[in-house]
Amino acid sequence: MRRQASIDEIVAEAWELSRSNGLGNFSMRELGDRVGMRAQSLYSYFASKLEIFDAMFLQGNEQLLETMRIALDAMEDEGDPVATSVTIVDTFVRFCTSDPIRYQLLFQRTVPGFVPSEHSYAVAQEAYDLSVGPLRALGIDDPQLDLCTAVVAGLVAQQISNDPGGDRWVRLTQQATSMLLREFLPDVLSHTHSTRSTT
Amino acid sequence: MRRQASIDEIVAEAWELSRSNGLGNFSMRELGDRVGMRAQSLYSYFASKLEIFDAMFLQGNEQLLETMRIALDAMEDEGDPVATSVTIVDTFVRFCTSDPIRYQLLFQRTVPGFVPSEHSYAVAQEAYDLSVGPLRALGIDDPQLDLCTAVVAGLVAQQISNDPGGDRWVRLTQQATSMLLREFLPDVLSHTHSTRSTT
DNA sequence: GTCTATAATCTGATAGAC
DNA sequence: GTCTATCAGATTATAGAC
Repeated sequence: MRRQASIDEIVAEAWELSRSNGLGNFSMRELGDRVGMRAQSLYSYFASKLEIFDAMFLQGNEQLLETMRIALDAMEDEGDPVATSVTIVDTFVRFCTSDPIRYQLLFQRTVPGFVPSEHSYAVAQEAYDLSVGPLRALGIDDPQLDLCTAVVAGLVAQQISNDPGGDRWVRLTQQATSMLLREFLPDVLSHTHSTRSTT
Repeated sequence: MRRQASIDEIVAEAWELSRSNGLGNFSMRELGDRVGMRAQSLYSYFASKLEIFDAMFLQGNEQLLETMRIALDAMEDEGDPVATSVTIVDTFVRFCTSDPIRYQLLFQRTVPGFVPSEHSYAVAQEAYDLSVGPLRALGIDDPQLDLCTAVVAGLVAQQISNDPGGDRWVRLTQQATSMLLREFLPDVLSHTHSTRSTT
């Protein structure tokens, strides 16, 4: 269907413009120019500018879902829940920091007026559940899980704000995860990941 | 000086508008209305809209500096560097979460085109140095300090995004700080803050 | 220092021809 | 489905009278 191809191109250019101008800082005219269309013609595909954000939000969450599925499938063989958790956290941090604008749309409230549609929100929920699954499987639940999500969010936030494109915080991910697992499951760990700082 | 009073009022209303509309999402007209002035008259006080953001940025960092100074003065008597660190982290987290818009301006890159002036930036630097001082005094330095700032940033980010106005993540601050100090200074701690999750 | 007037431009969105 | 034409308004900022 040619229609779908046009929609995909519009969304792709909306990402591109958001990456160069800041999330959402593009006009319908600008977007139309990019896809070789008048601004008004965009309304054949999206009823409003906010609907474009929803398409971006959905796509970003589908990418997250896919990324986490692949990482989980790869770890399934081993059957080591600790290693799986470490990998999944690392995968998540890399996913987030690799595209700050996507991270901003998916996890921060920064586009005024944007509310995800029901379908988009369901996909986001699914991706979240899949991401925290391995930690839950280890018995880490709500109060402790909050500290885990905070640490992960912090690594991402610092990486994006203070070393965009680098790995100054990303490379601390394993140490951070080890620290959390030691905090919550002191018995489980004696063998793996001695990333602890030597005194 | 009446001029200074007008400047203060303009900045105060700019904060107010940012809190209700989102950071920076106000027009000069709107701002002028609030202070009983035409939009054009604002240009007698600020050469551009971006200059208003700089005044806000400066004010926010002065507030941070003052807050940290008070907290540090209060802890000076005790002379317990561990307790001081715990308190200072807690103070910082509360300062940040108590005003999400201020946090956004001070610590995230979200206003397109805004770059702090030299003077504002110097104040920001001073506030940062004062905030991390107690951790540095404990011997926690650059690689470890990065993990500390990440954890703090994460608590703030999660609190603001997922429980604005609440304390779901703020109340984890002490546990998080204990965990970090145990990670980096395992010998120093045997007496204090047994906030560790019981097995 | 505040005003009116206005420049110069951008905004999202709709109507209707083809 | 794309276009032209246009609405109805917004935007930051400047010029110059008072």
